[in-house]
Amino acid sequence: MEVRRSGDSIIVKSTRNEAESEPEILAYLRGQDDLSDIHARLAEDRVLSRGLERVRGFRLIKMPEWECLISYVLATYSNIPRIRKMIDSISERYGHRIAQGAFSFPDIDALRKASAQELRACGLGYRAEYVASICKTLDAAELERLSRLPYEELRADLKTLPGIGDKVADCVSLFGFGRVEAFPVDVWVRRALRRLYSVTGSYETLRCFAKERFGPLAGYAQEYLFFNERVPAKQGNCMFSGD
DNA sequence: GCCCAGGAGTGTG
DNA sequence: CACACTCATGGG
Repeated sequence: MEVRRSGDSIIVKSTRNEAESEPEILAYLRGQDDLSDIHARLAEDRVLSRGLERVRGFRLIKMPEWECLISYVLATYSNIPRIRKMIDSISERYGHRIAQGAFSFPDIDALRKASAQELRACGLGYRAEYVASICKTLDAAELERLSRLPYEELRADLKTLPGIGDKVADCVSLFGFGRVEAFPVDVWVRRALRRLYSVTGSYETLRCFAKERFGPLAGYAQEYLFFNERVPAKQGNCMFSGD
């Protein structure tokens, strides 16, 4: 096991052989969440209760708000290897070195100094304009104001920023601002809802379904549904549809 | 070379 | 509101 700090969260990684199909990150540690209580509540859901054993110990990550916001803007219409590369690239250029070959994520003021053209050179593509624009209209005071808003107002305000739509607004609300009631819907969650709950429809439709079904723990339900759908389960070790 | 990615913005029916 | 199209580029 390898433990490292990332902002105010602690990430626990597996150092076992890569051959296993287990996820690289075993657990997201966020001390204040009572996992036994969360699992007990989610176990009331007939579908989730079947898969809770598989996600024992999983905690939602609490990323720094700013790092989370930009990271998810970069993640739009991209893939994991490239997202990692984009983040590494802007960190090297605009962050500060925290160890040999390791750079911090650039803060707002540092990133604001970069032009859209320079950001494009980091491989951000059309996302460069989004990041540059967000840097202009956002500062520490605004982030502080956002952090005090209730979830619905927070996601609405986030959505006014360029490059932030429904999905990114919910990811930032959940992983950055720690709003556990947020329920980001991506292709995997959409797939899980159709397969396990026979629910389809618009983003708003699925979001409302989750709000009613999972309430204030929708974020944890989302993470478990996502993992269950994304990572192939061994036979007899996943959630099954139907009752 | 070809296809598409953990979406968002814009325009149209 | 529901689609369709475009966005810029690297990775599989």
